[in-house]
Amino acid sequence: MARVGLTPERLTRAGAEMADEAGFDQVTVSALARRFDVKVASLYSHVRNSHDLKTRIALLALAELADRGSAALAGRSGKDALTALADVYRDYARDHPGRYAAAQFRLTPEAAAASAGARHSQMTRAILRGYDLAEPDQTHAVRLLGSVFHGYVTLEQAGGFSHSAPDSQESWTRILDALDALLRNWPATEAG
Amino acid sequence: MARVGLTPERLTRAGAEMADEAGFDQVTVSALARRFDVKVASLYSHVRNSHDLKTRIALLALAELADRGSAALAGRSGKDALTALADVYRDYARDHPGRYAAAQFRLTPEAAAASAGARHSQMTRAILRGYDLAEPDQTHAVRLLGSVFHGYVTLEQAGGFSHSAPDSQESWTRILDALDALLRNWPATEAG
DNA sequence: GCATCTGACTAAAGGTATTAGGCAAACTCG
DNA sequence: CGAGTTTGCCTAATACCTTTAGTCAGATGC
Repeated sequence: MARVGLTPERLTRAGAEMADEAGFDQVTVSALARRFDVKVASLYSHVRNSHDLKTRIALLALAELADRGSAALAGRSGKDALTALADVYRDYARDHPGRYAAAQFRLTPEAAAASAGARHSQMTRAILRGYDLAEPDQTHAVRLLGSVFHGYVTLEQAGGFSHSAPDSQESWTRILDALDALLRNWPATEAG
Repeated sequence: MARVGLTPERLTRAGAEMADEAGFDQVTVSALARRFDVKVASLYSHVRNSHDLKTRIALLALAELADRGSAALAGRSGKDALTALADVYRDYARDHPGRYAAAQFRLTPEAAAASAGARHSQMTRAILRGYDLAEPDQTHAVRLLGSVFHGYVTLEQAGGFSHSAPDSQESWTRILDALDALLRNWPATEAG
């Protein structure tokens, strides 16, 4: 009965590592118990249930991603900032696929409110300070950028762009060029 | 021992319905057996295993989506086609959230090759015939559009755009306007 | 009608999630 | 420091879900 020193934080970190190694869907209470060489039931003192564990991993990933984003944005503006933030998402997904998948975990409204989600949209909005967009176009642009970042990274992770020319890095660069051009020249609302 | 008349197709369709009703992750061999009032083991004559079942549902969803896309693109071009295809994805995700989630199921390379995946990229490429883009920019644009469609719909489904102004429909419309403008005025490669 | 095939069944083993209750290690405080 | 309390990990038990093996009867083909 030697105490191993489990804590919600250690379990969450270990779960995140497991996710990166084997996939987020392989993260289970049982597997985590095995990793600590502890009986399954023991984890339930630290984590409410399986869903709670996954939520914690998701929140960890969202926070890490926001931290990296903040760091990358510091001192940059305009296209430089756009590229920096975009690369943060892409690199994170590449380096930590399980955590990135975890960040997509459907959160309850309460968990979402307590998450770093707001920081993410704020970062995207910060990029737009380098462009001349008033509301509501700024919000539209925030949503567009979020969609492209998330969509591209997801499709790339799913293997959608491999095995075909041109390579993904080139598309990524050109897409960011194109978004920069679009933001600099955002179209006026069309006449109905 | 009355024969119920199970077939892989019926199981797949029922699984897709279950996904829309309760979520793709609630689709299990057991639940499906209950739905047909049949013992669990009976399903294994028609479906290799749980993964196979999910793959079939994913393939069904991808095919349905491609069918709707084809129908929507018929007789349209330019921005009209762009909007039509984009709406197909968004509407499908809204009407069949479980199937849309299934379409994201990670396929093995063989399953992916046999899927309607190629039709999807061909449809996007067809849209670009209305714009003046030569390779490799056309491929970059295909990837951009795929990212936006998928990314936006996913974020919207996750509730990312609810509870905040402007409403999602308005952003969607303006984002499609913006993409149209971008495609009509695709930036030349920047000088290195 | 008979032989065959096949679809659904029983049985069984193994994995995951979760709860209840027990015991000992670690903390707390006089 | 030692008594009392808290807390962490344990055993035990229940309930699903998945998957395989082997059986039997209903459907099919000649």
